Amino acid sequence: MEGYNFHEIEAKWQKKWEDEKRFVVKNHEEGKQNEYVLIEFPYPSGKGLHVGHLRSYTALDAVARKKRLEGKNVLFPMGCDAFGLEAERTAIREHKLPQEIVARNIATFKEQLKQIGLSFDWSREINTCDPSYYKWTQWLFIQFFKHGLAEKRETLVNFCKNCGVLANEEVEGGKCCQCHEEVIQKSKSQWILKMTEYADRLAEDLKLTKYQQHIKTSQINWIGKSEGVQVKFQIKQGGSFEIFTTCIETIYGITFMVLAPESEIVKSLKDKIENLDEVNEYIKQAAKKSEFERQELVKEKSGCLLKGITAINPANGMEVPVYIGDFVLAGYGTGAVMAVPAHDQRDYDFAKQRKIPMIQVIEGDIRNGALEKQDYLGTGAKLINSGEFSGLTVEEAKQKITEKLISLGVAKKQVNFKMRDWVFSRQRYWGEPIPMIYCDHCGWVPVPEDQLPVVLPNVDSYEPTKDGESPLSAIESFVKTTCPKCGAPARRETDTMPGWAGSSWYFMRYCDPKNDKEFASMDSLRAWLPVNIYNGGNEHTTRHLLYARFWNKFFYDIGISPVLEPFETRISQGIILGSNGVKMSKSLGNVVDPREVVKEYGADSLRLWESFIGDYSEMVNWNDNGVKACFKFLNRVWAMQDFLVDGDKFSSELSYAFNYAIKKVTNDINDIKFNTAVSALMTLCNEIYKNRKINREEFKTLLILLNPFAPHITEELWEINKFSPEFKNVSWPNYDEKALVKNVISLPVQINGKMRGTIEVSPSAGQEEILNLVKSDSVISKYLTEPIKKVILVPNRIINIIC
RNA sequence: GCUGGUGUGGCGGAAUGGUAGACGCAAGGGACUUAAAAUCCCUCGGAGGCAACUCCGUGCCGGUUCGAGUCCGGCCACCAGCACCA
Repeated sequence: MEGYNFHEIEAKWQKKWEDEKRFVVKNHEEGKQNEYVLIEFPYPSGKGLHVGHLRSYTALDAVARKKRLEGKNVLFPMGCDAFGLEAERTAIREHKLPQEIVARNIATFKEQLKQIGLSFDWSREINTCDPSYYKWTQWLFIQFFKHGLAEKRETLVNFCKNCGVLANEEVEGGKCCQCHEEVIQKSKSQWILKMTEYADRLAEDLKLTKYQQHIKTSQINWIGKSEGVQVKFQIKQGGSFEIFTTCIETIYGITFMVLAPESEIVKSLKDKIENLDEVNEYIKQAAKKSEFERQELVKEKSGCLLKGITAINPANGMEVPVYIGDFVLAGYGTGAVMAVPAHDQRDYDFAKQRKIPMIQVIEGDIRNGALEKQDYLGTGAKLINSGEFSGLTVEEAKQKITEKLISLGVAKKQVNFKMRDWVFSRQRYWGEPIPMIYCDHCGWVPVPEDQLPVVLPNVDSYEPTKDGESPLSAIESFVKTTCPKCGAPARRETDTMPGWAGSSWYFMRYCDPKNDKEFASMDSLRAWLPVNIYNGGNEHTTRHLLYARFWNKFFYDIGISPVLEPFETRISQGIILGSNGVKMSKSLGNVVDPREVVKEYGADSLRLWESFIGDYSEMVNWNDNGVKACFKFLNRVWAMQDFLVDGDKFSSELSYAFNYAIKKVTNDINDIKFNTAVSALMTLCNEIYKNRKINREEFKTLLILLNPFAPHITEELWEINKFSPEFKNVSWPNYDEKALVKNVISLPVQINGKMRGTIEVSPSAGQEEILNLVKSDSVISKYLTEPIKKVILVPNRIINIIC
């Protein structure tokens, strides 16, 4: 027997799979059920992949390979999300064009992936920055526009001096999530997608999916639905404004109101405010503050009284002062709040600071702080100091007060969402141009479909501009055009789309990647959607998942997607840290390059260790010795050929071990428990070594079970031992439940709940028989005392004797 | 602060409420070898004991149960996400 020469074997099989197009899949395959296995496509960064990145690829490759062996027609595609800031920033740093950087990175990425023998269908590869792809991203944007879900709106936006305008979702702790620069607020006319119109359904339809509960919860929290009442307050000096509250029962406790400094209401009150200079100064300061600073001041809530302005509480006619304060957000609710210091801690702090009186309206103790809704809801607490509503429970009052205000015509029930509309414009070069044209006569007009894509022009200078305008705006030849409607001279939109655009629908394009008539045909989408198993990073379980679900839901509404929810299940991998427990990074010198590992131990050993390293969803530390251990294991499998004997069914010696392994590996792969699947294979291998003998049928079974994790060595062993049929035609083994029943089991015995030993017994033995065996066991019996009060026998598991 | 998650040997980790530590790493001992590597065998949670064996042990404190790593209540620590959401 020759040694295990993984270099030769792996190169041979990778070439063979590619030559015979083993993993290229058709949308329809006679007699086969379709299965869609998807991994988030990456942005291929210039640093190349490290072993941590491969975890999800090797894991889902195992899933895909197993499903193929089970006779499924499996779509397992891969592509690149190449638009976005990272490519642009690398390009700027290296003084190259993003186009060049991306092409170079993709080549490295593919080379690395191909070395480990992943079974992607590369014929369906896509790339979001390819015009043949973003043509359809643009087309889809136009559908949003045509259905009134995209519009240009003046909004306060997060502005980063390096990266331009950011979506709320891209601001992390008041800083830019890309470059960590402080984010400031700026007013700008932006394209937005009205995602809030789908907020309710995005939360509601989670019940159609099988996501893990924590993923559903994080989506629901992000959407942040709250039901309440919107109430109109008259300003004594003229005018009015509206507030939103979820605690209408506390309306008699209002002692002041607070408006967001940026709100329109404040502007409209300008000529009535007596301390206008002071107010203007406050507004100026607030605008300069980043969200981060605002939050830093959490203990010291800032605000400024609007002198000469009072609001009238519609419930009791009481006049209260009005403040502006930057803890009130213009972007949420109506940008104005009613303040009830007795029942809201934030208002309580604000009132204490400024010696504003409090009115307690719900019974309880407010000496040490506000009695908030979480304190009184559901406790049966009653209202006080609330006019005709005093004496009602909170729950009754909520309803009665709402009814009264509605009948007075000053209120309506309202549902608010924390989730905001999606700011979809970027003043950046490296993105899909937004396919819109502005005409002085016709307003915004979409680029006609037959003129798509609006190609991103090649330019010499694409750096972000200092004033925050798109670099494209400086290119006259791009900007100047004519109106598609009236033919008059017109100007193109120069903003581009955010990085999230192309990734919001890529999983649909895989179904029909070459289609130049449609973004994807309904037939192909019906064939594959919903994605059966979708794997991605934890960091994407809110944003990306929500965006993709939103796009799909809209597509469903306009009849271009066949499903309400695009992803059936969602799983995410834990990251692999360096061996020192810190995130792998070049500067820390703890990066492990898969190419080095492959060179030393081979792709199969690497793949096996990626699966065995630990629980898939947990964070783990890399350990070089693990690869060595897996290499050792594969060598043991290879050397097993020495034990090979004839035989076309499981031998009595190994029947139990094999049936158990089949069951365990099958279930564990289904349950995303790759580490225990591999350990079951190792256990099986140990059993075979103890037996010193393995027949052909048994060896074949072992190879099939191991194949999803170590595809090269298993196909090679299959071939050199001339097993039949050809490996590509074999099917996943079934186990025999009957073979898992043992004649004699070792039954644990507890006396008074303490483990005292085991007895050998038939699984069908009754209580009497077992008790007699226990009594005759010299070790266990000495713990027994008469009388026996109670016996708990769990057949096949345990007996507990109470005496 | 809120939400979610996690806490088990020297390490990575196993355990449908039923023998805690599967599988593997590291370590120690042995066999083979001139030697090393590779391979194979043995030991390997802690304390005590010559031994048979005994007691303790899954972050901490309680509870439910014949029986708790697992369920419940209350803490502590760490990780991640969110950030004044009215």
